[in-house]
Amino acid sequence: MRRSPPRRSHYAIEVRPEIDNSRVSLLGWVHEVRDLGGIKFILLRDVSGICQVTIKKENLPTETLQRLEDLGAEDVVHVEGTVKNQPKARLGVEVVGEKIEILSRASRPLPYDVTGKVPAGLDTRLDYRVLDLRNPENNAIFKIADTVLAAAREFFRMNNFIEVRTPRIIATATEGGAALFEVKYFDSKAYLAQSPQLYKEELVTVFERVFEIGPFFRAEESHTRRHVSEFTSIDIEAAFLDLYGVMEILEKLIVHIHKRVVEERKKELEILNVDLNIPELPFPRYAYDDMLKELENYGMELAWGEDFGTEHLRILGEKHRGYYFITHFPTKSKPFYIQPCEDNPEISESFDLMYSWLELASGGTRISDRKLLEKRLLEQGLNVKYFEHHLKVYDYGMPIHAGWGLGFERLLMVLTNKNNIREVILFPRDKFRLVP
RNA sequence: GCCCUGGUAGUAUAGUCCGGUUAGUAUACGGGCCUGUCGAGCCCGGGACCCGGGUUCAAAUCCCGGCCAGGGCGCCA
Repeated sequence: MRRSPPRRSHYAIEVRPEIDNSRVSLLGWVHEVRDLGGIKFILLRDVSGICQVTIKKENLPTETLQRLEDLGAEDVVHVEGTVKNQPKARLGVEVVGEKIEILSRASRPLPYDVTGKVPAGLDTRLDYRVLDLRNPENNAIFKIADTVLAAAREFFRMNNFIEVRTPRIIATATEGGAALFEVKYFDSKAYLAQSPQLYKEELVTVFERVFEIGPFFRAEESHTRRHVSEFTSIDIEAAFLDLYGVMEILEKLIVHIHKRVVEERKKELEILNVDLNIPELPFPRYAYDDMLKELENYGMELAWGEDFGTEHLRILGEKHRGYYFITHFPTKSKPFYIQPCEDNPEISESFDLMYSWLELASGGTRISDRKLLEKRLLEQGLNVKYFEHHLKVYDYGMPIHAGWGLGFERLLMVLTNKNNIREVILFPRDKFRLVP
């Protein structure tokens, strides 16, 4: 028979002056121990936060004290004691320990300092990621991430979107361009999806408005702070809307997410030292052509039709702080499924959502005419044959539609003020990291 | 893939230019003292020069190659 686990009466954060003199039962990890000889202070950490447990020699039997002699960081403990208001404690309140049980011991020395007193490099931290995540600051990032995902789903449902799931294992490249990971698929070759693009377009003919939040894969040789091999995309596609309709949805989503994070993650924002403001609607919109002129004013020439390089975006980001859209990119710089403008097919009904110099989202009106789509496939040098299944759908009644894909982790970088995307991914994957 | 910079105890660093003491410090860890710590303090202890080759009387230090890391570019979200 296994002994039943001890019961928790309160979380660490609930140890507050209001419950002075209450008996509590706490479960958690030893964050720090400060042993003064006759008195010992334990910082007990659980998912909610940290509280102080005070152990007085005079209060406890020798046997218990002996077992506590080598109590160390990250040991799992069960503490029973009484809450006491205590002006001498920084938090104003502490738990005077009466019974302490060590449920699991951590090895020592630990490979990484969870309290953050000695800084560790990102590479070391990621090697011991589970320990790293116990640091309150790193922990806060992922509590905010949880709120972002919940807020996004809430927003989409309020706006009549249906959550869908499309395949991660695909037969051919959806967009050309980005490099794909090849996987063995029984006796043939398959690829990991880099985007839900074609599937979500097909699904608007059924559900009208769909969204998907999920991982996608790019086998790029990227070596930057904002690229990884596996990332999360928040994607939507909506029938009977054009680029302006989905831009409006996007900016409202961003505002909704900000509101929820500010409401629900005050403590985490404080820990991260982030002063998050709710952006004003609508976000500024600039055409590609206007941005070219702006760059010229800074003495940076860029041939019409070329996409912005990082140096261009950094210049634009200097001037445009916060969120803004760039619209109407040259058709040739965009994927085949983007709708060219009727009055000038050289430019497209496309947009990017930027935050300063960082690209957060990309979208636009999609082509809904099969003939035009086939023409664009050919122009981009793609083989129409591979898209037969997709093209058929256009014969069954394809409404005008538009959509976008938003880089979840990039948004999280903005919200948490982190400058390396690896900071905001639990277990990041890039060309140089496949474990843990 | 290309370019720049780096690799020293568990962690983070000094020393490297200009080759030569016992490779310094902080923190973590072990031992001791300590009844109000909250970056606790004080004393003691063990613990390191990425790998391979070369130059030299002598290499952490200089040279070459490799591997790894940080950043930038390209590509992209």
